[in-house]
Amino acid sequence: MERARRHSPKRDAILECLRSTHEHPAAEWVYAQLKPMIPDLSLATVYRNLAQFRKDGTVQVIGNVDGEERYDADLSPHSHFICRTCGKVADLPFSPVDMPDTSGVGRTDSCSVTYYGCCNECLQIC
Amino acid sequence: MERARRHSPKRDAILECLRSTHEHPAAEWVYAQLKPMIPDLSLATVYRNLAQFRKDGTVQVIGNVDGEERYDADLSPHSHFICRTCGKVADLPFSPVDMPDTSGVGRTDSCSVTYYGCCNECLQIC
DNA sequence: CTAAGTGCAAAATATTTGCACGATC
DNA sequence: GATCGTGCAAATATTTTGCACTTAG
Repeated sequence: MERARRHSPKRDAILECLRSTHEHPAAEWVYAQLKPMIPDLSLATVYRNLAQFRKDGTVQVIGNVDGEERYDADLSPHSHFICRTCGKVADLPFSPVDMPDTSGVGRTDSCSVTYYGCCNECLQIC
Repeated sequence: MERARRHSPKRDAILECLRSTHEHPAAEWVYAQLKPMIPDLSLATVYRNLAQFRKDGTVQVIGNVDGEERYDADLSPHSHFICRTCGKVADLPFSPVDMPDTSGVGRTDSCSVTYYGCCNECLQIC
């Protein structure tokens, strides 16, 4: 019951935007990046496509930073560092974790390791 | 420059509510729990106090599940399991992770390990 | 008395959705 | 030409805030 996915330049642009950045951006950031090149792009289209990418696993969601969902098209195993001050998300090499026995609560399909702190730029300012 | 913290029955009730549950609840849940006992409680008060607890480290935030911030008054080191289907958050024993060298990106002050999957209740239904 | 706490309603934010139209296959 | 994709605006949903009033110390 797989719905046909049609070709759409805007969808391609949104995915390409995510794949070519290390910003781990929010929907609004993607929109702001593409809007100058695609003047008739709508923010709703960005949201709709991000939701679809998320659903079929094309991109992953890092989490909600300062009220905004942040996306990552890099699906290789790695961890993230999130700056509590400015909200920047940076990649870190994968941190291996022992998968605990989760049979008591449910079936685990993924695991995320996230480090929080203050990034070097913010350390200089504060 | 520590601001004086006055005593308030409502604040106590909110914290006590968080400390006496394993629900890892959202603001709305805390409000719904307390409202019958404290009829003149306002949702804004719950939000205000949760924000304050969060700021002074009295409680931690697990993350945003289905658009709602989830809180945990258990500050001991442990991990969480989040059900993608129903949003339930369960405790797991602490998973030790090697702290990677984060000097390239910033100074890390905490680390969270979260497992995602489908809880046993939802597995039975789906 | 002074500053903090609160209710209420309005505001601010982020995201989703209904609908009509345009694009793709 | 049937269905998917999109713009636009309106609707949701969550969280924050301004203001007047109350309360603790």
